[in-house]
Amino acid sequence: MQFHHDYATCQSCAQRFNSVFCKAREEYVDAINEQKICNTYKKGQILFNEGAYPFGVYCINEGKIKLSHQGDDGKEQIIRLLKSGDVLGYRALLSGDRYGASAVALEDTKVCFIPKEIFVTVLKNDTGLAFEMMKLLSDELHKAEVKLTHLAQKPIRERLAETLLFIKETYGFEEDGITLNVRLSREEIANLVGTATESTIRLLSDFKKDGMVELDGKKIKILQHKLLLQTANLQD
Amino acid sequence: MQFHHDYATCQSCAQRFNSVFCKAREEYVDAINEQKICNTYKKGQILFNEGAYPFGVYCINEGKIKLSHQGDDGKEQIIRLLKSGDVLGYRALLSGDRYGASAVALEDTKVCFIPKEIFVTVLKNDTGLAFEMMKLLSDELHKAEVKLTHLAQKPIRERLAETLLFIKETYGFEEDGITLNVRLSREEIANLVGTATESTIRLLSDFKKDGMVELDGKKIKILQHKLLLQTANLQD
DNA sequence: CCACAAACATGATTTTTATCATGTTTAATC
DNA sequence: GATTAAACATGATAAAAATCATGTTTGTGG
Repeated sequence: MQFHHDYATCQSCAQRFNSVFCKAREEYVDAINEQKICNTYKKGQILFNEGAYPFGVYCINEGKIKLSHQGDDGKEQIIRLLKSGDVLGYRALLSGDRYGASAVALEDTKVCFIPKEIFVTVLKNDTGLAFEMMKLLSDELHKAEVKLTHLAQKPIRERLAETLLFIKETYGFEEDGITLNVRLSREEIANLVGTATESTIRLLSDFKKDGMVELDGKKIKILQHKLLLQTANLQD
Repeated sequence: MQFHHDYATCQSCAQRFNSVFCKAREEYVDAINEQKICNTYKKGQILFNEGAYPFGVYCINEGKIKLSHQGDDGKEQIIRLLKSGDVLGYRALLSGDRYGASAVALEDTKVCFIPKEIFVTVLKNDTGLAFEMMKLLSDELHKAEVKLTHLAQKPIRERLAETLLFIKETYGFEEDGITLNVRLSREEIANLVGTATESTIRLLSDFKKDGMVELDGKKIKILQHKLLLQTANLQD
């Protein structure tokens, strides 16, 4: 366990209006603030494990987290990438279920834990939050269904291009405006695309040859955004 | 458009306690009952189309419906199978989005349409319903994420076995206790599995040779449930 | 009952993708 | 800064799956 310390208050949190709690009533934000437990996770540390029971939800103050599902043969499938302002752990809580996926920090990450009881109480009393929650769930469901279709119908080349664009959408670029603002291993990218690591490495090399990306270790620079969109068979 | 007629009332509906409305308060069930519009759809008829705007949700009184997503090349991907008591159309409504999928009747189906306004009003005022809704969304999200992982990691043979078991879970058997209680074309099964129609046909033949299933036109009989579970690489 | 289209079936072939094998580079640790 | 494991890279091969081709069956409307 880590040393507990607060990132100021929920009321003044930089992510307050950037999260699902954006429309929560002041009094409830106060209530959550009093019960929250702040924590820091180092890169690679686990927030929770698939199969464990949820005791609350986690709100990311700063950092990046991957949510991954374990396939029957133990192979990782990354199902979501999370960033500052994102909340995680709500799916299992609302289903009354165990966690369906594990959460691992992709870099040093500041997180606030909101205990189940207060979260549910606020959800019961604040219609605005409940609707935001339903919207969040609906959006995630939609994304999952679209991904499902692409996984079933698109070749790997297109899926990789799409994944690179998805990473860009999620984490954006560094100051230079072209380097993806996250470091993922080739294996992690493969587990996001749903393919073998070697295939991902090979195709990234192809993309480089085609001048679409530049590779520098784990740094990936997007050189030809339009061409990548085209390769993914998507319209902007 | 079809002739409008009521299937008795929501209060006395056979599906009332079998749906997401199971915990809705009596007064709200009354309110929904007054606004609902009942309808019958013939096999193959479309309830709504991907890309259209939602004006309410649909509640199935009796029948079967497929929800399918159109891939970029026009190929159908079936993302959900729905039965009596199931509600559809809520995802887009809660996202504030257009429909992400089309709904088509798999057989003659009786459906009640609940206009957006009354649905949202009830959802705002009935915490029990709101929580049931969140649970439904969470459960669907979980299913989608598991399916995603299997689609990415399992070979087609396992996915087909899994799909047959899924169909059985959803629609059950006919009176004989072994025939799947729905008629799907090979193409539809393929679009559920996420594969080519020919591959599905071939593997169904294999399953027949292995004595796992019996095929009689669109009738599929499950002969060896255990073996099918094993083929799907699942534990019961 | 016949005509005809759609669905089903199966073999042959090609394409896609995973796996295996083997180096090379990179990065972490002492 | 040498050691060593992990990650990256790439070629060769095998396996999986899609596509193409061609019949056959089934079901439907006249």
